[in-house]
Amino acid sequence: MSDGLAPAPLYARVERIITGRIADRTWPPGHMLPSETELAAELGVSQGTVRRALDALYRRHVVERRQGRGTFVAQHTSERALFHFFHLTDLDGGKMAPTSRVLRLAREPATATEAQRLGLKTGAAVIRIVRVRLLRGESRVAETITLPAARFRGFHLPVGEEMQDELYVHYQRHHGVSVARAEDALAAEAASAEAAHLLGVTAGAPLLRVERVACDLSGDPVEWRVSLVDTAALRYRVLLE
Amino acid sequence: MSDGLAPAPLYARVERIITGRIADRTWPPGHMLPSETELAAELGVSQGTVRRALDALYRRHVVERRQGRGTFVAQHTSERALFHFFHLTDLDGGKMAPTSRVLRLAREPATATEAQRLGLKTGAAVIRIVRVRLLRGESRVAETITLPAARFRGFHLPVGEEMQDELYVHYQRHHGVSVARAEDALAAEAASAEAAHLLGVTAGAPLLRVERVACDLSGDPVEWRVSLVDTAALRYRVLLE
DNA sequence: AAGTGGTCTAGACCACCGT
DNA sequence: CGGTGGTCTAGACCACTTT
Repeated sequence: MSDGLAPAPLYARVERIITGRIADRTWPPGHMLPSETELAAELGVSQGTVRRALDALYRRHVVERRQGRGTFVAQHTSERALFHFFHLTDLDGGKMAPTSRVLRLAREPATATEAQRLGLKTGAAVIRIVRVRLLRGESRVAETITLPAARFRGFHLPVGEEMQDELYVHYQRHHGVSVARAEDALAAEAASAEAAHLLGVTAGAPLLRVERVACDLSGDPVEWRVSLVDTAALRYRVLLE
Repeated sequence: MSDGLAPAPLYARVERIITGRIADRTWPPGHMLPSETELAAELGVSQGTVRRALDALYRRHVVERRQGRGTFVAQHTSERALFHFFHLTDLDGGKMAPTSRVLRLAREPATATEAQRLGLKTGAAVIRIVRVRLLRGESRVAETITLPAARFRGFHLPVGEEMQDELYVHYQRHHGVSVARAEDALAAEAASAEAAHLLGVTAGAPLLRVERVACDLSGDPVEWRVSLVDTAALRYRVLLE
């Protein structure tokens, strides 16, 4: 519980302790946490203080709580990934579940940009994935994804075939990597020849470019992706409040 | 405190009561609320329950709380508007305060689209504003804003001159309209001749199109805007968590 | 019936702000 | 100093889930 500087409130320290145990997989995804009473006794604080910390983690989607059952480390499900990390809808705001087709998957040295975004040294090994995502059966998104190879040993995906699009579930299940936070940076750009070919649009057509850095619970970057979206029939939606 | 259906938790009812008094301007922006103790006594609940409601309102930016001073109805400041409702940054994520120049301001009948977005009848009177927003002195955003005239009587802005860009502050100060929530829908599109002219790009250049509906505390739409952004040197940033 | 989270209360004590 | 919000505790009672 050493803190270096200012003495943080108790509930904040409790929150960090619990977060730490989740991040280091003492309590892996899906695991049931000790009850509020047990945690309070173990940490030497009142139940109310533990509750306050757990409520904060619940609001951040780090744990799930169900009355009568217990508190569980949040697991990525397709629904959760879709809801929190997929912001494309049809023109009326209707949700759609995408599928995807991997075109290329290789282990290669990182470019300067990739290394910078992922906090690696240039030339460090990365997994690079090129894929197309389909919405209502149509190719709408061309995507390049870069992963630090050190955290994704033995990474593989079926290449060439259409599959359910559950990459974050895959990261968690097969590599113990839970995406907790991401930042998207959006711009408009003209379609390159390749992008145009992949998406079935004319070269030079306006595309939405989405660059994302995704981080785990500890705040370390674990994924860098560039998505090119044909927004003829799609919208990227953002709620501000 | 009548509730029609299920008996909501006390703290939720307290939250709604307080929200109501803010929405109907019993407590206008900047006003100091009664202390937790007073509210608890008035509403016949414990201080802890009032606190829980106020904490929720604080997280939603509806009130501001300062230790030793009191709880105040949130006021739109340029900083808050910039932080919550302005998502454009430079390429490195650096924040910038925009200025703006109004090109046209008129009271006109609503188009079908405008009426639909604002929950009005087609042909209802709206204020329509066309303006350009400048970042670091360069025209980067061309914007059309539509307001329901009924809620913005006597609306005026200086036309033609460069000014501080504080529209939401203006709505609140001069028309008692507080924007509490907004939804943006983004797409890429090719620049029209007018947009190209306003932004100093070539016609057909890719622009980021941002459509926004902004709502007040009661959830009623109060503004509809379409922004066309030259993203050559800008990014629209979104934090997901 | 036993165990879990969810709500609500009452009260102590601290930190901060204004006068 | 008195008043405000911020933290922390202790305990009662309820609603839900599982055995």
